[in-house]
Amino acid sequence: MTTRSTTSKRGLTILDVAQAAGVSKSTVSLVLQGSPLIREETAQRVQEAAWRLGYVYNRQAADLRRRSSNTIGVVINDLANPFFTELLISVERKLVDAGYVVLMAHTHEDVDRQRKVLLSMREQNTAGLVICPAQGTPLTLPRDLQGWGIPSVIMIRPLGEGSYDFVGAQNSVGLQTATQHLIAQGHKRIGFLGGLSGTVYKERLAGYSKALKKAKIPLDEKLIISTKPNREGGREALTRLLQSKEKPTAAVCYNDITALGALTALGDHHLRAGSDFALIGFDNILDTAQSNPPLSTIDIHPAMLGEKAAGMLLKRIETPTIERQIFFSEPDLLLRQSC
Amino acid sequence: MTTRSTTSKRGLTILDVAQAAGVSKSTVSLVLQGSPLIREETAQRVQEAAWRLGYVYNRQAADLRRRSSNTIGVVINDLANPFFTELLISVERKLVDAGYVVLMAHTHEDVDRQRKVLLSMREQNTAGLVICPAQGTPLTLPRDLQGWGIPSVIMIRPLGEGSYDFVGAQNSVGLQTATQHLIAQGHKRIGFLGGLSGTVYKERLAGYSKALKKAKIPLDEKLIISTKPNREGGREALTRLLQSKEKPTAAVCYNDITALGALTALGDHHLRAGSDFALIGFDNILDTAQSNPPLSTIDIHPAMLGEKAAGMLLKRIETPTIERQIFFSEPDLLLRQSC
DNA sequence: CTGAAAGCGCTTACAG
DNA sequence: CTGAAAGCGCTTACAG
Repeated sequence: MTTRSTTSKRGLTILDVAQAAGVSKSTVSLVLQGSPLIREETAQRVQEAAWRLGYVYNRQAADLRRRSSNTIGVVINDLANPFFTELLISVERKLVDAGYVVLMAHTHEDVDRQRKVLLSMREQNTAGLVICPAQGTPLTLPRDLQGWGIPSVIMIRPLGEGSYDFVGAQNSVGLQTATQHLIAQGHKRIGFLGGLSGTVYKERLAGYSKALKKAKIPLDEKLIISTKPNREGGREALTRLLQSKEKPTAAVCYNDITALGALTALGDHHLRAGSDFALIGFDNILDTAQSNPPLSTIDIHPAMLGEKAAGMLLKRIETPTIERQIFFSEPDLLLRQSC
Repeated sequence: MTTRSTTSKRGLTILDVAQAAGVSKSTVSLVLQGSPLIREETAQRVQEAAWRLGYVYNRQAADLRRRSSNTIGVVINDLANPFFTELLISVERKLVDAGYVVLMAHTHEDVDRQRKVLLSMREQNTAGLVICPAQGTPLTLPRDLQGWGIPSVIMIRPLGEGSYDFVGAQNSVGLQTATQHLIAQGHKRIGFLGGLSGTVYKERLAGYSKALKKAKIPLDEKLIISTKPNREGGREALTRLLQSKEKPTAAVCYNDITALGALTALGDHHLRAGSDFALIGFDNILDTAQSNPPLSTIDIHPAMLGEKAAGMLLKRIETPTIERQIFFSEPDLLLRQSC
């Protein structure tokens, strides 16, 4: 974190370096790019001069000239949910390690905001895009992005039938596994907490239904409580369920933060997950390992999903013509203390 | 999210637009910048042509020419802590609303990674920087950034005595308030959970000591458990304390996630915060409103801090010569159920 | 291995 | 109000 000259001049160009090193502009450019065309000795002299002068490479200019870009846009729907933060973290890490710098935008599930940031990233000429679409994103998005010529991968929420790179989870399988586990433990009245709409919601709900059907347990609509998929929603959902006549003895959840909220509701009623009620979450966010009590959940490996998405994008940038890439992470039942 | 031409050509320039609209290049440029020099009627014709062609403004080129930039770098130390995520969210929102696009980097408390991303952002020629320094960041950082000529604001963790814009919290006051509240409730043995080192740690610990001293309660080193400031750390810290001979009846925490971990430890021992033990966190992250039980905490208004930091940076960019800006958020005791 | 020259897509005085 | 010209800081053939 030290520069030779404390007040390094913006405005120093390769021409200045060239002069100082006694070579031509092009030679400096080649050296800066690590070209093997330049003699080692010369390269050293140039590097040294650049350092001494406090020269700063101007990537804007280079990118303009080469018609390239080393930025990648990452747009995320909801960072209040640690699941998406974990995704962001692993995407960012992989992209930075690959030499990119990431343009990040948070949409707050706001489609209009999303539209704006995408437009803005387009003007920035990003080399690629990884996006967790906001709820209600038009299904034309993947096609639009392709029209723009920007390599993209969509995460978590599928966007219709088009041919676009995608990374997600086996939602139905995951929730089926969770529900079956509770059934195997002897539970008959099992709630489904949280979530409002969207493909992911439908898939997860389908997994729940399927497990019940297989066990010949009739599906009771009153056990499905639809709320926003966050802590408040989970708390509210379970509270409602606990006040109903035929209380359930267990519940699966749309996602982990909903389950975390449900834990709070249990506490409100002086109940404890594990001994008094069985609860299973979905995602396996880091927080669940240290919740009160630690939450059993369906692990869809958030960090791995992010890395996968970044990897796909890098491949797509490298070879734009490769065929469609899709990945669904396999859910693993992770037993802790809440069931 | 629709473009007129589905496969919009990168490679369309203002020259193409000029031709299509029957005006000169400069006129198009002026229109694109919303200059009042151009007749409304002409402007419309140009806009229409740009839209029809699927023209995309090339900000790289514009920025190069004007020697400007519309990106701002945001570098964050630890997104696994929701406090910093909330900071990031509000910083990002304010910057995007001001017309910038944000280059985001996560350092994982890794000083070396931080050095690299800062170098990279410098090459990108960012208009400014807001940074939550990684633990162990050299105190020369603010001076280096000034040397680079990049307007910057430092968040949360002060970096020595230099003259740099800063946004943080009144750490000592906050922890003193929390501790005093517990004392007022009759607690005599009060633990201090989590945290390892750093200025912030020292300040918070000082607030705790001060409150004890004021109440003439001797400080017992055995009640100060130093661990990583995260959930595991908090759980471990309180577990250790609960196994000691003279158990405390209450504890304050380095931060909220530590407190959340402590809640888990309490659960492990079939204890409940509020009735069996009094616990107060620090930060007021969103999660604490729905923890089990909801956590009393010191509210330092995370979202407001982020907005403040972004606001400072915008001002600094606008007027580089204004004098030093500093802000410390006033901590408010927020009583919920954990004490 | 090195140098002179053109050009990436814009903006900005400067004339008209 | 509009057009011709120079230039932002690089890269990339192309000669030598």
